[in-house]
Amino acid sequence: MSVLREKILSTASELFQTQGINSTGVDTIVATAGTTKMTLYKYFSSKELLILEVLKEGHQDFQTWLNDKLSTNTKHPAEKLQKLFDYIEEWITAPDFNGIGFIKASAEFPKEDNPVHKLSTEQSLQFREYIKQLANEANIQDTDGLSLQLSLLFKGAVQAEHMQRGSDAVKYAKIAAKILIDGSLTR
Amino acid sequence: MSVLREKILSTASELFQTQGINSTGVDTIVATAGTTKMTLYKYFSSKELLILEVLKEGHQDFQTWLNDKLSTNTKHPAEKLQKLFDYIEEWITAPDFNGIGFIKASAEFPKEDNPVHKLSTEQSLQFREYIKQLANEANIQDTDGLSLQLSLLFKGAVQAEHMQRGSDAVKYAKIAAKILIDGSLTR
DNA sequence: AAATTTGTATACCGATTAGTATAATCGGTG
DNA sequence: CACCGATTATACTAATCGGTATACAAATTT
Repeated sequence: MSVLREKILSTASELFQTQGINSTGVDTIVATAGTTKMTLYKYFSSKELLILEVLKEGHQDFQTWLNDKLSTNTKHPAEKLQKLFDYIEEWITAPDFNGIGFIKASAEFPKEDNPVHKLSTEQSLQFREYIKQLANEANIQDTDGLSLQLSLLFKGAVQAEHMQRGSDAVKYAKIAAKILIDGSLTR
Repeated sequence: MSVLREKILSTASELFQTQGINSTGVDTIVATAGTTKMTLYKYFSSKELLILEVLKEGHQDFQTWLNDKLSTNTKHPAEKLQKLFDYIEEWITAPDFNGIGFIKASAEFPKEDNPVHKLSTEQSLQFREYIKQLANEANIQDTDGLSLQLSLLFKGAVQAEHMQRGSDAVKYAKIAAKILIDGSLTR
């Protein structure tokens, strides 16, 4: 892959997070990335397509990182579920944390038929499905309910952290998650 | 108050929710409200000020409605906390539910020094403070923690409902809230 | 009846937007 | 050296943005 393409992607990702997607023009992106519009439109045929690519890359990075952490540091299924929010906290509180793309994107593109909104919804469901799979392997009964509740805590924590960096949101989300998980396990 | 001013406010509120704030031009607002730009700028000196007014009205409507519901239908402090998410569910699942302003606004205006972002953060903290007050009257020990956790569930539920109307998000948020509340009470 | 307020209609401004056209320039490779 | 793909630089378009200026119509007040 081209190094310029990657540079444009990472630059756009950071600008979208710090300035907003709609508020970030392609001129700003290319100027920050140190290239020109012609090059950008060579790799991405439109701004919407660039947004979609940024979302895809960001989501894949997060999912891959999380899955690697869980599969290398835990062995039992129940343990994975327990450590899920430990790694979520580690991801969110990292200094270079640049938000969760699909949460911001769905807010900026509220129309349900919009491609960006549709991808955001898809990624959100995909993440919940991932949690549900962990819950399933840990022999939880109501995997639908628990995975939804944990994804709510996750969304809320990301939202809170976005509003105010360095809040205790993730810490207390982790505590709440443990309570909900333990409640689903022992019953 | 002028009827036109109210009409502009309600129209803008609905458009901001369905189309996004940055994506909604003042021309669209006045055309939908059935008036002209001159009138809009007579009541609101700028679009940013209009956004702030929309946020203020929306937040006050929600807080007033919620507080009225709690103060008329419950008597004991602990009961209020228990019924909190029942009314939140009623509010969110209402057919004319048009989102929670400060959640969307903070996503569209990420810069911390932006007036819209600052008001959003303030309203979010205010809502959490309201929950904390309920928890305090109900003799909860860790009121900071519980109020934060409940506000996370609230934000997550609103976010989920926004992504997909008619999901079970609020229902399971309510269940999770009861578990967390009961856990804080009995300990 | 005159004056004042309130709102409409329309045209305009400068800035910014996404996207394109064209020509010049660069670092290799044959 | 000549060629070539990749990149840059710059200028441009058509549309949209927030906001303003001007003129006019209607209704209310004095």
